[in-house]
Parts: sequence; structure tokens; C-alpha cells
Amino acid sequence: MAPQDKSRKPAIAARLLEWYDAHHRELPWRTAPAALARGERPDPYRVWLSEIMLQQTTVEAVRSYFSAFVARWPTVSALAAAANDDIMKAWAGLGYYSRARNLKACADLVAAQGGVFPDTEEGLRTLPGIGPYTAAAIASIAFDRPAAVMDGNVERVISRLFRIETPLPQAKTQIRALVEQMVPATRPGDFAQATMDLGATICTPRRPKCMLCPLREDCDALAAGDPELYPVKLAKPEKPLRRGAAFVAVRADGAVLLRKRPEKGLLGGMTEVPTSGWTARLDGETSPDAAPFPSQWERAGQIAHVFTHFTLELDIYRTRFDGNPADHFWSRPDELHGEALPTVMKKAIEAAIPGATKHKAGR
DNA sequence: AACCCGTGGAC
DNA sequence: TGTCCAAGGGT
Repeated sequence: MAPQDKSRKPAIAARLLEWYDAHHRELPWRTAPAALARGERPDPYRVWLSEIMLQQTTVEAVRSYFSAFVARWPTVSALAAAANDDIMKAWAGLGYYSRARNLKACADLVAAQGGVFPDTEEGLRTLPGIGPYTAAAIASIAFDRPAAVMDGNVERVISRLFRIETPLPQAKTQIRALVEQMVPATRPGDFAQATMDLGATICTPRRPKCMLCPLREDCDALAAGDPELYPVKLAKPEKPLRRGAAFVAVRADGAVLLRKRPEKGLLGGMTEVPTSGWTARLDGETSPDAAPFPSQWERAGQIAHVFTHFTLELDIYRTRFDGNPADHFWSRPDELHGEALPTVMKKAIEAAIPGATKHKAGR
């Protein structure tokens, strides 16, 4: 590394903060730099809640969930007092449902400490659902600690700035060292958010807007003319296809038969219509034999849904039925919308009863 | 370390 | 239509 590089990183951080002051995104969970300058501090509860929701999830997807959560549960103690099922219902559709289970577990622990979050990276790291990224993010944003925040945006920005040829995830150690050298002693939280804003709006994965970038003079990849090639990533394995069947039983009053999935694993703790297992590959036709009870099952179409590591094709069966099978419950048309139904289950119900999940109570 | 865990938007 | 991938964590 050339000697002049000693001063390079602080200068980059300073330019980034200057850009952030003028071009930062305004987000409901964020305290703007001007407010921080006036001495205002972020609410750790809102910072924590937003960071959990934002894990592998876009800002636009989070907005409505965040406002609904803080309106209903304004404090961590209020969230701790909530019923588990209510939290799962409110989280339905956002994905990665273990986040919701850990959210409640974390709220319980913090509420037991008087509703006060730990104010250090190490303290935060011990809480459920808070890993290396989230601990660093909360420590820096909410508590002004000079933590090295590393997420996908930071990895991309740093990889391009220093034109790192090592593929991810192997390069993470190297990237972390660079971030640690760059974090400023003052405004570490704004520095983290500035890097993430830059990655989200300028230093994007494809077609980065380098002409608008405050760091265009600092960027090794831009100087080499190939910023889009970074970060280098290993090829991803193909997604296997799994097949199965879903069974939509409809009562005379229009209620749909549901049950709760096991607490752990895929869609853990969420609600579903009865399904066959989908772990096994089904090469041939599905059949109503896998239904929770015998009935006049009729084919009602097929849906496809893509999960993180496999694609699922579900044959949909429908029947009219009036009974009370063990470990199942009926959900009336005005209740269905509020159930803890993952998107794949809403798709299955929609295929059998168009419009069934789209109407709120009273409509 | 490698695998599991959702969803929707952009291109 | 397919592919990528977003403020990652748990095991």
C-alpha cells in the first residue's frame, strides 16, 4: 500500500458524510443529521425494529410494516406484552419468519431489563436475532459507537473503492479491516447510514451512477473502468424443484380450514392450509390421498412459489366440507385476511377461492 | 463452513 | 422468463 493511502480513508469518510448531509434518504426510523446536530437522539427501539425488518428486505417492503408495528406497539415493553400470535399475524407477508419469533424473544429480554437496550456492540450481540451486522448498526446509529457496520451495500462500496478481486464471502475479512480503518470517531452512525444510502442509490449492483458519486475520484474500480464487475461473487447453486399438494376445505358459510405449522423450520409458527409434505421430490401426479381427511376433492389449479433455496409447485385441491378435524381450525371470510398466512398460502387459497384473502373484515 | 430461511421489485 | 438480490441470523 502506498504511503499516501494513510490519509486516503479518513478523506473518503469525510466526503461521504458531506454527501450524506445533502443527499440522505428520509426514512421513518431515521434521525436526520440536522436533528442529531441539535442534540436529538434516535429511539433505540425504533432503530432495532427497523434493523430487524430490513434484514435481507427492501426499504419499500418495510415501510408499511414498520409504521403498523410502531403504531400498535410504541415501545419495546408494549411489544413484549403482545401475544405471540398477534406479532406473527402482523409480520405475515414480510418473510423470514424466524425474525418475528426472535423479535418477541428479544423484546421479552429487553423489557425484563426495564425496557433499556444494551448500548454496546457486545451487549447487543447476545440478544436473539441480533448478529454482527445488526449489533454494529444499532451500536453506531442509536448509541454513537464507532462500530464497523458491514452489510451488502458496504461490501459492494468497499469492493469497488479498492477493486477487491477476492470473491465474496471470502473477502469479508479484508473488507472488515478496511471499514474499521475508515469509521470516523465522530458521527459513526451517519457514516454507516451514508455508506448504505450510497450503495442503495448511487453505487447500485447494476449500472451504478458513478457520475453522481461523491467518491468517484477515490474509486479504484471506476478508474479501471469496470465498477460493475465488483464485488466478485461465487456462482450460486441451482434451485431444485419440489412438488406437493395443498387442500382448501370450504365450509357452507365460506370459512376455510387452517392449521398451524411447527414452530421451527420453513414458515415456522405460521398458519397454512393442510398440505402434503414437500420435502420429497414428487415426479408424478399428486393425489387427494394426502388430504387430512377423505372428501370429494376437486382439482382447482396449480401455483408456483420460489423460496430461498428451492422452487415449489403446489397442486391445489378444493372441497366443500363441514366438520372439525383435530389440530385444525376454521377461519371465516372476515377473519381470513388477518391470519398469519405466508404469501405462498395466500396464493394457494386464492387459486381455490379467488378474492378470499383480499378482503378486510367488514368489507 | 455450509446450509437453511421469504418475498417482491428491477431489469 | 429468468436472474439477481435487499440494512443477515441461526445452527
